[in-house]
Amino acid sequence: MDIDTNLLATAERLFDQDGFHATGMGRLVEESGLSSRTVYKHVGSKNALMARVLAARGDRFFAHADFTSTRALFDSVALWARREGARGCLFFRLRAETGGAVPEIEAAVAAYHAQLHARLAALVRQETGAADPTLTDQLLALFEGATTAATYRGPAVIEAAGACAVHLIERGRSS
Amino acid sequence: MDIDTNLLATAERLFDQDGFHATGMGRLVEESGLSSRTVYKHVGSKNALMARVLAARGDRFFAHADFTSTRALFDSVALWARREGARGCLFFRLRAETGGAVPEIEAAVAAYHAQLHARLAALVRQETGAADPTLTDQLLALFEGATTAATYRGPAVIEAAGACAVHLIERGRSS
DNA sequence: TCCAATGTAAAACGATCATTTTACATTGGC
DNA sequence: GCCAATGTAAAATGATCGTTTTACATTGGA
Repeated sequence: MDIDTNLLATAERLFDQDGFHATGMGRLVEESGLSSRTVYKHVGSKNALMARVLAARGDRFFAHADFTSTRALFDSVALWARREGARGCLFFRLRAETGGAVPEIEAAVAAYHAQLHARLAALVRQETGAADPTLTDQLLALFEGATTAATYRGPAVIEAAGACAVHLIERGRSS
Repeated sequence: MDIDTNLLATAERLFDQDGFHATGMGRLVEESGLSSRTVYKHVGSKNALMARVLAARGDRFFAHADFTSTRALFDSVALWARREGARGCLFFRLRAETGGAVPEIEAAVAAYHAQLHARLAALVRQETGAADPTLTDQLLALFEGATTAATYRGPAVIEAAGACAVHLIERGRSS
């Protein structure tokens, strides 16, 4: 595996499991099997690394998530949570850890939020035939809430939220 | 104002605005106008302080939130967000910052989640006449999601989620 | 009045951490 | 065959931070 890919994957795993502050660069050096010099030559800084981790995470998530229908979306999210564990949205968590003070991370989070909202808006348009900002916000809330609540109630919450979302969409279609 | 009350309130404000790690104890010493010796005599440690902040936060939130009806609940949450700002659930954020490694904080978060879930379950029972775990999870997801999404979409999301919740409850009542 | 509690002011401690530097080894392309 | 790039190993740097300690002032009640 490529060094950069290896570093990105290791960092994502550590940040996701233990958090940004709890994961020191020394830990990344150990687990990657590289020297600290090489690590820094590749990632630049911890902040830059985290921004790249978030970008990669977003790409991976949007590649996995199935936005062809509301049901497919929540099913794919439930599958993701079961495979990767439900520890809450990594974007939100890492943002909380840095208190909004790191511009690179704010940018990565904003990009993710923009894409998430746009995809949900498109899903609403596709399923109901018209744009509906309120319905989009409701799907967004269900999505975010399912992700968050699943951290302490388990992945079943995602299915419950999905059923709610499907019902909402069906209701929006007939209007 | 009492020293303890003052410290708790100042700490909650700082932790909420800037985060746990970004807020050093020196900052709390400055803003409280006390000496570090006195601060530590009162709060014990930063971890213990944070656990007490969370307990107080929970008390304050449940004293403010109106669980008499679904509509009243989301309206009161929207009002809270407008008054205090929407930076996401403090329990979730502080938990993310500590990576689950601080027992005192895990306990405070678990207590909050248990109470939140119990109150929502009771609300469902009261409004529909019967317990409904799935409906309770859906309300929970809408609540958590509204809180989270409001951080980047504004408090309007909370109203949209509230409308969705009210609709869900009405549908549950007629079944 | 006196003492014990409680406070201030400020330096010191000890640990952690991100990051850099020094010295040296390996290696692949011209 | 050589050199420039790229890697390792490990110590050093410099800053931050939670927490403690030292020395001293204030004060309220028995």
